[in-house]
Amino acid sequence: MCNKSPFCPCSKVPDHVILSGGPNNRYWVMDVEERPGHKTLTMSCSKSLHPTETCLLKDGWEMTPVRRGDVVHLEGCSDGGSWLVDREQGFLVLLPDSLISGTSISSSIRCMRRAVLGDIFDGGSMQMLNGTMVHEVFQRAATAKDFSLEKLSKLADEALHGPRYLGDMYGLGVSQEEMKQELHNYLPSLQHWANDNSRAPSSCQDSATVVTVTDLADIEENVWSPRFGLKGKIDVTARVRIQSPRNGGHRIPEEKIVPLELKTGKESNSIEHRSQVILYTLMSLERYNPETGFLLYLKTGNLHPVVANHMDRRELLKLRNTLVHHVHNCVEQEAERSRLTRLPDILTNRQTCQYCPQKRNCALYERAVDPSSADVSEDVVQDFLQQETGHLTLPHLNYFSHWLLLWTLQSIKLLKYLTLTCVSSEKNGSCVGNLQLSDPVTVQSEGVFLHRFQRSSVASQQGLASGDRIVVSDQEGRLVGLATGYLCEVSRKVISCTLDRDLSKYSDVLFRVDGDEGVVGLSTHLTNVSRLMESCQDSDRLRELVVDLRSPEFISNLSSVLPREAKDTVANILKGLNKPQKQAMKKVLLSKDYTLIVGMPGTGKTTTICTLVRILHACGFSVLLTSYTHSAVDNILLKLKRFRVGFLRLGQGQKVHPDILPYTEESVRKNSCVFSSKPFPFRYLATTCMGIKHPIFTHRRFDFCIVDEASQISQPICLGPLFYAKRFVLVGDHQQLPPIVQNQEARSRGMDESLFKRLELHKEAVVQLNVQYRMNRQIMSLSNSLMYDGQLECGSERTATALLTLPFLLTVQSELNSYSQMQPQHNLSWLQATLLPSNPVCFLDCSVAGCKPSDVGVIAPYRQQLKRISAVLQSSAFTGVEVNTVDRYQGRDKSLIVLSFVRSTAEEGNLGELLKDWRRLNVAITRAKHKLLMVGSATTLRRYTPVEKLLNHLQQENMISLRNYLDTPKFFLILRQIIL
DNA sequence: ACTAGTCGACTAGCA
Repeated sequence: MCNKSPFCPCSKVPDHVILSGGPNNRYWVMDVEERPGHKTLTMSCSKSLHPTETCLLKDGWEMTPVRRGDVVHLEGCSDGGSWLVDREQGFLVLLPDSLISGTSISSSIRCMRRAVLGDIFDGGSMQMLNGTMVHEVFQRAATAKDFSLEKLSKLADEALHGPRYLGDMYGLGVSQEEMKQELHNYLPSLQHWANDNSRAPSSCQDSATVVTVTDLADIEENVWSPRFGLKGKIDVTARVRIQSPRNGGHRIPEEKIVPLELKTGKESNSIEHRSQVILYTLMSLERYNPETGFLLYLKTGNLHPVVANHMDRRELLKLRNTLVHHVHNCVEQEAERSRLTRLPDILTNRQTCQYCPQKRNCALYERAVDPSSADVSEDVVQDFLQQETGHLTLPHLNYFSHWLLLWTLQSIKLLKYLTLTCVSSEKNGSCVGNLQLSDPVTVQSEGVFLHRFQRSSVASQQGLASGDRIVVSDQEGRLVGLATGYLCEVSRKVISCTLDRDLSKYSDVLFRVDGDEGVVGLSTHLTNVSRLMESCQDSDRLRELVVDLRSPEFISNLSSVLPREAKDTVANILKGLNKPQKQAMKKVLLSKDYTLIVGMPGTGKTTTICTLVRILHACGFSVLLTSYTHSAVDNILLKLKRFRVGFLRLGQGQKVHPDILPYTEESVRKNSCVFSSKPFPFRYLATTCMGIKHPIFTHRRFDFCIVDEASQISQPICLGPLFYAKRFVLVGDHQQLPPIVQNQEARSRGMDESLFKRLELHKEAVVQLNVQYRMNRQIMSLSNSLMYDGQLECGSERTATALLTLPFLLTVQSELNSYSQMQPQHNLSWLQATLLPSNPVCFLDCSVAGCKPSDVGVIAPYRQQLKRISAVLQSSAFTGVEVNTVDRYQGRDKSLIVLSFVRSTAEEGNLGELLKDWRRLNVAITRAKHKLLMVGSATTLRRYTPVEKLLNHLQQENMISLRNYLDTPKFFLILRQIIL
């Protein structure tokens, strides 16, 4: 019986799942049979699901939450296709391609719920800075092989003054001097340990084993183990000599490579610490097969050996399986609707929970996701829930669970699958294999190593491009995740990239490079929603506005906000603005909570924002300027930098516009020490919405926060910067594109509602910029009839009447005439009509000559179509013609736009979602300043309501029939011939 | 039924 569920064994194994037998086996679970005390899996390691094998789980393994449709990895041995995993032998690794970090697993020993929450929300406190810095000093001393006090103290100073931790210290409110004292406490014991380690005895009291560290093989080695589904970074990989009296009478020392885990805290030798080491030995099994790992407590310099037996590994892998199960099954179906699942139970151990960084999320989840359980829970739990969430109302809790569910739905597809065989993924194009290091590795800057690889086999095509994030592994899959970095250059023979580690010691290894899609920073966004629920002044206020939709308030008189001395300056600045723009400025100044500025197409949003910042500057207000994308932020800054408004741009240098680079943190710091001088000198800060993770924000508050393109940002992300300002201004246009949401259910349940749209119901907070300087009258009228109900106006007669200038029009027309006479079978009258500048809107029912290519833009809704069009336009005459999607054209314009609608389907064909969106169509038709050519099949397009409305608005003379030139690439071929 | 952009990762520590 097939219920069409993805877990149904008769449904197909999804394409992205890779199955295999052998040592790196991957089995697809087809059936799970449960009996008291044991569980039997029916499974197959072949995509055809034939032949099948079985696996018997017992002695506790039967509790593994494995289901039909899961992928599992098996360790141990099978007897003719039947596996046994029990107390003594075998391991089962559930969903092995989901790599779980060693620290997550060891933290789940005490509280599984916390470990799962840690996967959803950012946790952690800033109190860990000291630990991180001591680690850094140790690791750098080890790299330099110099543990003298002098060296250590120099390294400590470098860490204290280097850019990496300054921000953190600033955030913690710790001075460099305080931090220095803290750090220096550790230096003598580091030195002591290094001098002494030749005779550092193991602390195993029952044996006289002596362990000597002879050399450090690696520092911060990154290990991904798809065999055990583990990942981690090993502090130190050390060569040790182990002298054990049990090796008979001769004490032949044993040479081993082992992981060393450094601890700066108490010498607890706790189960958590030991578990971490056991997991590290397990994940490095394939690298150097260690049996033992070590804990090194830096405070005392003591070294504790941790020997892992089968039982320890077994129990830790069981924990891992439970954890991975919860992480993967966070959503369940109930009557065709998804909902969040229950988490592992609350611990309610007062001592443990008191310091838990997930305290609030733990309580929120319980109350918001499964409120019924709260009534029956014990008093301790009730008290805890009351304490953490007592200040919240039902709508608040609903808002939290709503966005938690939507984000989870959206992220389900993004689960990362590691592919083990290069061949299979090279087909998908996200991998290049058989690479050899061809040149010496060069150091570009600290921690950035430039590598060049030679490709031994020349692949026909690859999906990797320069700038992509990558992971480097060995070809066999033994050393997975050796380094990560960015691709610089890809050619048929050579690949160069910058990596976070120097791989020169692996000179004999054959490498592979995989594209790293990464798991997108889901946690940052949900942390914003969680933070909105916090009981504190900033969150309480924002929650009231965003969740309760309290009406925004305004003061009545400008004089109280406008300083007397600023009046003239402000009046001067205002001179350059039109009426609605002036109104917008006034509204913002009068606002006590927020203002929404609707910027219709071409109405000068950037100028308006730039002017707004200048006015706020003149009035002495501080401003945080953000948008979702780097380019949107820089767009405004490029305008703003002409005026004397000193701002700081936060963000990675690579992503920032070259002209804005002098304003970045890094450049500014070169001249002065920004963070040590308090108060923070910059009153104007610009960054992306995600940039608010920067430690500056732990202290800094602004008078205003401006968010550009706010109608394209999803609520959890848009909330981020708003925590840091007393008032905010959202700029956008909900009639243009909304946030993109892939998941159909998430979209239908409102995930594409931006904060801009949500708050728009408060009309008193809205100002509309409706005077536009982009489109001529005819083009504008399309959008007016489609979306704006006639509200959009031309800013000047010049704008309204501007036409395309085609200097060679006459020549081309006469050439066309003679061409038609010579080849009368080609009727080119359509082209003649299309070319006429006096015909600014043409729909070519399934030309353009002599104007500058950079004035021409080609737009299509689909990427695939763009690829084909670009291929046809591969001629020098077309270089400079920008071919792009509707989505990417938002916010910009061209003199002439050729818009291809692509679709031409038979009667019953599937329509697709993209063209059903009014807002996408609106953006597409409002990019052209002087002429808009649309190409498409009118018959097909009438099936899309928005396009139908557009077609109905077009006059007869706008419609030109292209009888013989039905498909678009062919149309462009003709276009090319004419232009050349 | 296919549109984009963001992001260092993992770990530090405590009870």
